[in-house]
Amino acid sequence: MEINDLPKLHSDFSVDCVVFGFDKGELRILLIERAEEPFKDYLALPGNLVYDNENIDQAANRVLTELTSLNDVYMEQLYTFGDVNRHPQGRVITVAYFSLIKVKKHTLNPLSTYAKKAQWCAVADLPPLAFDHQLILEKAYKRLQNKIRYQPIGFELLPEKFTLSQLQQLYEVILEKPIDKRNFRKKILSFGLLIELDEKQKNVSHRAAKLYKFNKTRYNNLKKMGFSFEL
Amino acid sequence: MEINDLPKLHSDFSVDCVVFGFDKGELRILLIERAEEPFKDYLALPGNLVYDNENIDQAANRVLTELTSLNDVYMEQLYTFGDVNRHPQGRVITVAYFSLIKVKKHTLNPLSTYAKKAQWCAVADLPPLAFDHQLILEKAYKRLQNKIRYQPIGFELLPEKFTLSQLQQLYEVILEKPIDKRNFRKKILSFGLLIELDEKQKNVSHRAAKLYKFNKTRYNNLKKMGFSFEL
DNA sequence: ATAGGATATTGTATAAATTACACTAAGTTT
DNA sequence: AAACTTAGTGTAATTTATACAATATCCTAT
Repeated sequence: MEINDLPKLHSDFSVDCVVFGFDKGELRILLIERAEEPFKDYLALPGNLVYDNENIDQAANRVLTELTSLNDVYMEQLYTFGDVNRHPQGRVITVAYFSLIKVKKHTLNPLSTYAKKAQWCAVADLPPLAFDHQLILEKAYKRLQNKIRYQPIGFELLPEKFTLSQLQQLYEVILEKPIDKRNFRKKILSFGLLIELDEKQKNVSHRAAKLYKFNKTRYNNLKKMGFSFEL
Repeated sequence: MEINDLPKLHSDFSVDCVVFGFDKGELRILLIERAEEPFKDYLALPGNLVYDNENIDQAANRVLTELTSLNDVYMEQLYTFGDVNRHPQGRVITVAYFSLIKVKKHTLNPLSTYAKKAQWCAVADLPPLAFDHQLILEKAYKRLQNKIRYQPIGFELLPEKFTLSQLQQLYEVILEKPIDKRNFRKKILSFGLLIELDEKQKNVSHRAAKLYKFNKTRYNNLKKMGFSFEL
């Protein structure tokens, strides 16, 4: 595809996506390795310019679709970063998005023009990132830590069917503190938002735990009636 | 000043400010009346284009300074609105800011090129606004309603010295619900963030109430140590 | 088959926070 | 001095949060 085939660009206006996933007991984000200067070989948030004829949300969704096989993903706008010197080659204002996905449900698509490859990286142990992406990530992580306490968004990071221990571990990792098991279960079940399935974990080398599903419909109904989730 | 004397503009990139104030028992916002098309004679949020050589936050501060005699104002970025059709004359992406000011401390500056006049309007009773400013205001109002419950930002809307009844009324107006007087006082005083002054209200035709000041220094210290304000 | 290992599951007592609620005090106006 | 207006105050009942440990189930290894 030639450059002239592409839609006209706003040359100074972009989106970047902070895509969180939860896998192997760790909180991870999706990063690409840059193939070009500036910040060649650095890890960076996936991002792209915003086309003249698309909304910003659409641009962010496009970036995500290019990387993964998108499938009803949680996404919200995070913050806009526009400091004069945030990009070494001129002014680029970027709107950062915050996204939560179920790692297992998505396969990473290979290659794109500007990036070598996309990979899941543990948030706890990251190298320096390109541009001001460290700053963007920090903002996103704080948002996640706050939001998970008063909105049931943790489920977006887990498989459809999960155990209470998995859910608890997710909260512990994100909030970076241990939680009492009995109190956690009591509390989370008290909302009546979990459906207990007639099914158990498989292939574990110990007692298998019951599986649960998040009752999204019920949550949406309760929300309309002023219900508030608060862990 | 000639147009050519102005710094170079990003023609498609602006800021808009939602400036809240509290006066005569009502929550108000600062609006300007547009002097030009589009939306001539409509009320609109104060805003302006972002210069090439200034950060977005600076642009927002500039807009506010042009309107009021700025004086340590609370301001934070709210959200970025960039739908393709939000501006009838072409694509304009705007970063909205959210600001709280003490009405009494600020005098409104007269006139600017594009606006007839700035005025405080009660949020509860507004005419249709220009562009998508209604949407922006709604987002800002929700932010205020949420944030006032877990951050002591209400004080930004009151005079330095205030009574507990004034504070309570502020919360009642913003949260749109009545609050029990005794419980409110117990709770708000329990944080230890209010300094009781040796002074009372003046010129009221009934028993004068004690005046209080918000102890910002103490709040900042406590915050560092993990204290959380929550009403 | 059985013992040992791993995680799942469950309840209670105590402390803390929230809620509901009504009268007296102080100053002003008539 | 009576009437009006807002300020200021405490307690009991309920709800919610916290701290804490033993048994159940299933798998693995011997």
